[in-house]
Amino acid sequence: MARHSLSSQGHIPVKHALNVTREQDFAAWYQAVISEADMAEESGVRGCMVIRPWGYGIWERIQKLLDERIKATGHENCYFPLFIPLSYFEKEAEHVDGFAKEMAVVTHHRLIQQDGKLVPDPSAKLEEPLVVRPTSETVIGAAFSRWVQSWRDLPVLINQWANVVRWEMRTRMFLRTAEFLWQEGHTAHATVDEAMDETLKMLEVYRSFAEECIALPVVAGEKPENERFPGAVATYSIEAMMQDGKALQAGTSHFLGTTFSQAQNIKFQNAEGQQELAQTTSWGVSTRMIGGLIMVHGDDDGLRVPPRVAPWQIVVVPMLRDTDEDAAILAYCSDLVTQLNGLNVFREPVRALLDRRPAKAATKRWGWVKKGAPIVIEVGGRDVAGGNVSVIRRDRLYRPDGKLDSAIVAKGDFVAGAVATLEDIQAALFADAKARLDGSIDASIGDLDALKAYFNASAKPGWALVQWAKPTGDALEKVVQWLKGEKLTLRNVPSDAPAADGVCVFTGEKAVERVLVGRSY
RNA sequence: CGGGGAGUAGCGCAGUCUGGUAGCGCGCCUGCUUUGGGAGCAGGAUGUCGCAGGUUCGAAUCCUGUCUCCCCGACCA
Repeated sequence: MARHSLSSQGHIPVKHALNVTREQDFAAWYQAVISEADMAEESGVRGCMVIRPWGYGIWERIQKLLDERIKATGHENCYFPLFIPLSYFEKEAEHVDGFAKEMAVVTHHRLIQQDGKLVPDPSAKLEEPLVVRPTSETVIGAAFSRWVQSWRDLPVLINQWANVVRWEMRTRMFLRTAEFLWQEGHTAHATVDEAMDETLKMLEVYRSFAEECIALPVVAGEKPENERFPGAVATYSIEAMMQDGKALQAGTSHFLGTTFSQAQNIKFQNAEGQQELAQTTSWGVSTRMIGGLIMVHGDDDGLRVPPRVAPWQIVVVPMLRDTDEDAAILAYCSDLVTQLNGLNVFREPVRALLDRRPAKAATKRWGWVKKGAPIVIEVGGRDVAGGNVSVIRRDRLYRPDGKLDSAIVAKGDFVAGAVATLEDIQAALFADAKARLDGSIDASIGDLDALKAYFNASAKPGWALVQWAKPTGDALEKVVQWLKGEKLTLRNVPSDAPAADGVCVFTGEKAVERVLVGRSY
């Protein structure tokens, strides 16, 4: 199998590390990145993946940075059980409707041997089946009902990092897996205003986290009625645009009103002595974010990880030759890594690694390129002699002539500039993605024919921001069905969109707001 | 869950129609020669042919069931 693919950059052929390009087959490219970057692999269990160290390392970075922000906004972490009694779901009809078809259920607690096979023991059937949590509103709501008695107990602001299971019909690594990792925040408040403030505050935490840490530009806004979380009064999302123009919902924040406090009896006595239902919220970000990172920042040489979430920001590859010179090269590299790890970037210590593995330098270099380490340093005998290092920036891999751009820099100069370089890479990845997003939203479409034409004009059409009358119920269903025929969905109503000043693209009525339309994952 | 495709060495595949004791490329291991950009030569190791039954003297191959993956659809906080 060819190790390199050829594609053209201008008319100069460039060798690439992956054997499929984004242009050739985006879906195959996505899987190639995951596999070649050692991020994750199939597990043998339907829809479930093994997350390998490089993929999990990125998740740990996401956890750390997001967790800081969740705590900085007054939330505390806790942990609830994986299993939820079936009866908890029966209390909220809309919620169970939304999840019933995709729940994993535990019915027995013992196995027995039967004809040489292990089977569930019929005598060990559970009195009440347990559902493997698809989300924890119900079990956390039950706890809230115990914790909340008085208005003085509010607000309750908690979060948990957990795994959840949804038996999806069709799964894709990181984007939609049967089991996935996430954080789910759950809060209870005395008033609607407070709960709405919370919902929007966390939406903003997600927006700033995605943009600042993952360099993932997003559009924050409210989801239309048909896209709401089961049981929610209002659902908000951040939507990211992948390189194929499709939308990915990268985080959601829900105002749940009293749906769950009614079902779970979360009541408090207010200052006037009357019983009141609490107003609750929930919000989550999952490992899907990593899928978004891949599809926004990846290129034909693999992943490009923004420095803030890169497990290793700078990887030093010594060029060893099994000679006496090796010891000096390793000592030189070791000193370099020590110096780098003493620096701070983004208010954290720099994460630099000396790759001592007994493999060829070229193999290691391409391995790190495919993993997307932001900076790869190579050090050979000549560098040591001259006091230099060879620097590869992952965001600028090739020179205009198509050759790998490996710059020879004095070691001291590299160390002195390392922090600025990492900051620059972070900013460059964001700027690229932001320009692509902003340049791929057409806000000028005024009728259905034009909308249809826009999405049929190109293989990667991006999104359309259209004016609409915000229909509800059957009228909305009609719109949704028409969009479905075009393989389109309503994404959200961007919070920062200009006010409507025209007519609804779907109904011709006076428009009340602007909504994003696009294909989605 | 419906339609289509596929599971054979770590990876990618041939062999299956026509049953006869498993092969190719890459990778891997060893040695030698190389060495500033994914090296060359030589030698070598690695398989209950997805799993479970069945037919047969004999099954990767035929039959039945089942699991998993990929594509399209339906579904999808």
